Amino acid sequence: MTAQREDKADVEVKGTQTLMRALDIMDEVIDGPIRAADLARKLGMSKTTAHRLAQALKSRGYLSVTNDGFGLGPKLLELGVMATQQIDYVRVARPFMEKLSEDTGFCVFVGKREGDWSRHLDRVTGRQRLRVATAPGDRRPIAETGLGKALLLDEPEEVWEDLYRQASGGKVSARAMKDYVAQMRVHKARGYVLHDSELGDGVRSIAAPIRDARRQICIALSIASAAHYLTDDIVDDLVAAIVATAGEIGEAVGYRAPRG
Amino acid sequence: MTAQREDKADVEVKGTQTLMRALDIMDEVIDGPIRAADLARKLGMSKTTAHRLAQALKSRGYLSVTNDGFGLGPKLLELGVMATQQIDYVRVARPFMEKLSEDTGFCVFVGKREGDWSRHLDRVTGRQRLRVATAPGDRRPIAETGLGKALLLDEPEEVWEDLYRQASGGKVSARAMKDYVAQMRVHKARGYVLHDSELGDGVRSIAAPIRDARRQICIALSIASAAHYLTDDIVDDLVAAIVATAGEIGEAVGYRAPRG
DNA sequence: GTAAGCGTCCCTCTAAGTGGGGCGAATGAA
DNA sequence: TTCATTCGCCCCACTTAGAGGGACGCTTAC
Repeated sequence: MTAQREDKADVEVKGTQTLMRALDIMDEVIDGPIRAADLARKLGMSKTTAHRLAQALKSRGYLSVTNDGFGLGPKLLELGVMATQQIDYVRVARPFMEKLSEDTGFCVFVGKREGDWSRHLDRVTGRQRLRVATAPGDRRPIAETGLGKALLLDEPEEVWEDLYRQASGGKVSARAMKDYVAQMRVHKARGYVLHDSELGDGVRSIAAPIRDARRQICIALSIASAAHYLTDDIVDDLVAAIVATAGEIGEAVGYRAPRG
Repeated sequence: MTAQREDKADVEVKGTQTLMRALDIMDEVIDGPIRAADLARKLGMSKTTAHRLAQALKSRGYLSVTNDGFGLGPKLLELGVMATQQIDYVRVARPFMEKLSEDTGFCVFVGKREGDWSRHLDRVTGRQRLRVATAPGDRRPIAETGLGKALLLDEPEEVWEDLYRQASGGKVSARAMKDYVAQMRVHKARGYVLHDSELGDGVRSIAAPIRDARRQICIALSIASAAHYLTDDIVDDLVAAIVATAGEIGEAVGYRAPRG
């Protein structure tokens, strides 16, 4: 338990100056075409070096030459598609989940939508003695859990109604339905879900959707705990932490906020 | 024996061994997760080097660690999305078009679909004195040109019918419609279009669709010339050349053939 | 006209990067 | 269990990869 252990991969790898500089160039070009001379200035390298690295990247298809300097290259299209197919979002999310659990002490979940169900895919248990029993692999009606609701935020209201009716066993009073939809509207506007279990088990959860490169909700993140722990006075801080973490995971899987 | 100069960007850039080796690693990982030791063996570098480079790529998000070794990393999702937005397919296609024109002597076009129209976007003039007048920027009813037909190959037959009717001014005999759809079916099965202009100007064209990373037809490639040049005895060779070039461009913009 | 900016090339020198070697931890066979 | 193999990871001495100064030709702006 060394306190100075780096939990991330932030540990600078020695002996890769050339590679790192080349990747720095990629990071500049991602914002739009840029000239070799500007690259040299921005990154603090000689223009010879910037030129050589950019040419090398171009020769491999990572960059292309446009009228405005170097731009992203076709190889990235190929890599992007393959990455979409191969990358496991849950694996990407795990380190973020661990940090969130470490920071808050709560149990953190991720899950995805499976038709009318929400499937819990991974969990990082927190430091509390009282634990929510939901385990990876568990499936619950999607309209019934905080995680599930977060996965539904982009759906039209009719879908909310259908799934709520379904989760409730078919018959719902007009009043209950109206309340449910109104609540969902609030969740959608806020961008996160605050959910008190209707099963009377005193479980409360906070959930936020994670968006992928297409800005679609692909998975959702949540913390769940006994309402006894998850008290009103700390909810605001937790919401902020969860929304922030969900945003970070989104960025890690390619989400870019509108307008850049 | 360097008989000819390299006309492509194949010119080895000197002074980038580290970068090139790192990109070699990316090329291995693209086929699926691979262990550091296997990378060293496959690429003929010491395991130290393979390990260091892979770690460096991981620290930048280009690779991630899975149970089966190194896999593609989340950074590629981000780069892939940005590349999709920024890359101009026509620019990617140009060098291939130039080579095709050089090899065949014919005039080569690319174009994309704009609703019910096909827009010619770029052209490489061939060596022939008689030139098809179509210029970049020209717009034609999509069902009426070889290029346009190639862009429609993935559409359902009802769309073919609608657009053919539209291009013909609204009224078409049942016989003509049937022939048109039958022809389109043949084109679709073959994967390319052989088109004789119905305007009586003696223009013949061969066109093939180019598919992007999502396997959707994004642009199309064609050669067009006077039927006097584009004779039956050379059509087969030209078709092969065009289909091959269209495939190469597709790969350059991220298309991967099904099944890998 | 001049000047400033660009991309490209060559050459020298040094420190970046290579690879040999070693260590501990898994994994699997005996 | 023990032993053998192979993995990831680390250290360090040698050398060559690559950084950067400088020059040249070209284009654009003034």
